Amino acid sequence: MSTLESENGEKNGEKPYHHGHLREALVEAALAAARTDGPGAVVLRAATRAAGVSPNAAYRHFTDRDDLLRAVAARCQQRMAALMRARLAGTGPLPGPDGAWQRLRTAGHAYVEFALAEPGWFATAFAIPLGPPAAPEGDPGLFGILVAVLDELASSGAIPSAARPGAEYVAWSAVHGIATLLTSGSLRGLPAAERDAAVERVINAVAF
Amino acid sequence: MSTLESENGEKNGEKPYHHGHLREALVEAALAAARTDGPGAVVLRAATRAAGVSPNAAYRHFTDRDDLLRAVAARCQQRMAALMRARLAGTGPLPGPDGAWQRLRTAGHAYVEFALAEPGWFATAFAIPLGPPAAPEGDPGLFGILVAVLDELASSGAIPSAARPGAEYVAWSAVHGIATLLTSGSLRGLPAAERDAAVERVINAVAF
DNA sequence: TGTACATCAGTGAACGCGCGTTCACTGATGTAC
DNA sequence: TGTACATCAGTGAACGCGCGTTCACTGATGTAC
Repeated sequence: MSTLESENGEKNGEKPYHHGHLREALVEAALAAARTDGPGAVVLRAATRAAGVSPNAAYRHFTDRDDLLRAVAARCQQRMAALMRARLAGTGPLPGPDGAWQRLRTAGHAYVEFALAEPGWFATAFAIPLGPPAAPEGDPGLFGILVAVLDELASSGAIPSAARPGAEYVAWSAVHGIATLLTSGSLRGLPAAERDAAVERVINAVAF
Repeated sequence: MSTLESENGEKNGEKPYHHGHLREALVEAALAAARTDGPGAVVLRAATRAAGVSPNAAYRHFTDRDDLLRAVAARCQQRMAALMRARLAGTGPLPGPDGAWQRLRTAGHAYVEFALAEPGWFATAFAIPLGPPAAPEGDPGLFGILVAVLDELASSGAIPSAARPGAEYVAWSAVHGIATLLTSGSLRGLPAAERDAAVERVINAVAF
């Protein structure tokens, strides 16, 4: 961060002439709004206000509102993927079928954990279609993580290889479904104990 | 419908003095908007415009915009439940465990069928929290249908009764997840063949 | 080392739009006597 | 059977708001010579 700032001419904490990181500042501001109020709170004028800049300055960096929303949604997906990677890294490399199953469950729990902890970001992550990449190189996105875990499930013999094709849909639907129902669907407001039991039940039921 | 109209003084197709069914007309107008453009298209002024009435006339029937949205969401859920009941009725009463499984699959397919056929209504159905009933008496709502099918699954011995508690979460998450991903999530726009295969795969994977 | 100039990233003001909601009102309905 | 009156369901005009987006512009930056 400080490296980036100096690259753009900022010195001694002085406000740079041309702001320096306006694009980034706008995305951050919109991200903060989306965090509490969801994708509808991604508003061009509000973001420029937060960045201390005139409304149309945004058009130097985004073609229109949707362009900003896409940038914010991509960030939300990246944060989600980062949490999943962190949780997976935290489980250690238990090998074999048992390890593969455990990693699938861990990934699923992390997916729902993110949705419950950051419902605004979760909703925003899927609020607008993103192009294929959605994640920087070598930084597996949401889908990449899921694919890797399922591949391991098959290669370790935890599931027959015939069951591998299409397994993404089964696993993803389960966690996305419970996460959506709990954060913005009919299960919103379920007491924490029941909620956690429901999540556990859903994840345990994932099979192929 | 014609009975209702005559109850309210409409005769010979003449426009009644006080409109007669304004509440209903507003809900219908908003429903039409939501059908194509989702819950955000439920707009008080637009509904009154469509009904040929002044904007504030709406306040005779709804306390505010959310009140209208709730009415529209309830209707969307009712339509969904109606499709599920129709599809269940269409499968005939094959008895025993096999029949119970078949009915669960039928209900799941109907849920996703509705979402794919009417994505605007599907999104609207869950766009705002509804109070407990959500469906007229004796007219089982979405959740009631699911509960009944799962009860049958247990009572017929298709699943051990120990597996019954919480089964709602498993089944509902699966169909809600795939429906959401396909209509407004990352799987939006999946080619029809792949899409149908994914739905099949998800529904087949539902187990307890 | 200095200067001219193209480029870039902002500003300031305004546009048209549509929204939810409130105010004071009027016209039609239905009921009590 | 007729009339007075309370009630109900609308009207018309206006409010304040905030949005996305466009226009013509200016001030700062960096590069060629």
